Amino acid sequence: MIQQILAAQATLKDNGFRLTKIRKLILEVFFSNTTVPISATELKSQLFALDTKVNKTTVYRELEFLSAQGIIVEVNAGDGKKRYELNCYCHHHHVLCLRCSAVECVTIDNCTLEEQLNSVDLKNFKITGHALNFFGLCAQCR
Amino acid sequence: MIQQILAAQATLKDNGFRLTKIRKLILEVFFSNTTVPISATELKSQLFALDTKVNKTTVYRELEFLSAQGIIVEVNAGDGKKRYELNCYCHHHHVLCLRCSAVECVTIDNCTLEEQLNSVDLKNFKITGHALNFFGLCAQCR
DNA sequence: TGACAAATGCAACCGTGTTGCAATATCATA
DNA sequence: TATGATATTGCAACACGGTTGCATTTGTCA
Repeated sequence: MIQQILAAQATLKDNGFRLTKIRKLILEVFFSNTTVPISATELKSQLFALDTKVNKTTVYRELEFLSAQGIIVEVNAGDGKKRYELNCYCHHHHVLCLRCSAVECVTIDNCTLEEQLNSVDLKNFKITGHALNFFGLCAQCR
Repeated sequence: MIQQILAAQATLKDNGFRLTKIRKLILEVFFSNTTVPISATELKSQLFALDTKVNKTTVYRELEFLSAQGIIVEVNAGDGKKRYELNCYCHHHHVLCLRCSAVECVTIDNCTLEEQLNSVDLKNFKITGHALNFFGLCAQCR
């Protein structure tokens, strides 16, 4: 983990961007939590818990920035707000708790979704991606 | 179609609800368009196009009402806003245009998603449903 | 027709997200 | 180490989808 976060920091510097205190903290949050996509509001809270008060504009801009750099990816979990997770370059899906809005990643072994698409009438859309979200109650709320 | 809309109206009356001008128009909009989920804003526009100016609060409340009555269902199309479509009692998915936000329904023949779930680690969630959304460019925007 | 409850409109509000602009902090270079 | 260019940040104001409380209107049934 530690070498990965250093690699990400080096990449940013190499591309002419700065390693501010806030940016480093945000990287730490994402790299220390690799299984749960978080929203802007949640990130703001986590930074506050780390004794760092950050303006919401900065949070939104930083999420967009890290996303553009390919370090994190935007995730649609079906709860109407943008969420982000560390870019793991692996295909997976998400499960959302309808009561507390907790989100986790799930992996479907031998997922045949892509193949099934070949036989589907996609209304002449040019498909660039898909999102599969499961809904229900998490371990705490069930 | 005409007998279905009359049946829906009868059901509402039987349950003690009123058939107002607005409610009847909204039913017409949904029953005359059975393949595209629409948002509150879009419904408001369609009503306006039918020479009926409706307050947005009424639109939101009516959508929630018809949803609670099981006449329409809430649909998550992945664009961050609630959409609704006629309740067709059949399992299907949706495709969203990333440029113009158009949404259409798609059906996967012999969808094995449900069966695949048996072998998936769902993090101890109790699953009640799922949403599969495809993203891309529609016929007009591609 | 009248009365009661359902439905509506209005205004004000909330949460998420965005934009313009001024102030600040980072970092390469001198 | 000091400095200057500019990347980053904060602030205020806004946009948009959605909700709530309350007063008014409307549909229905006796």
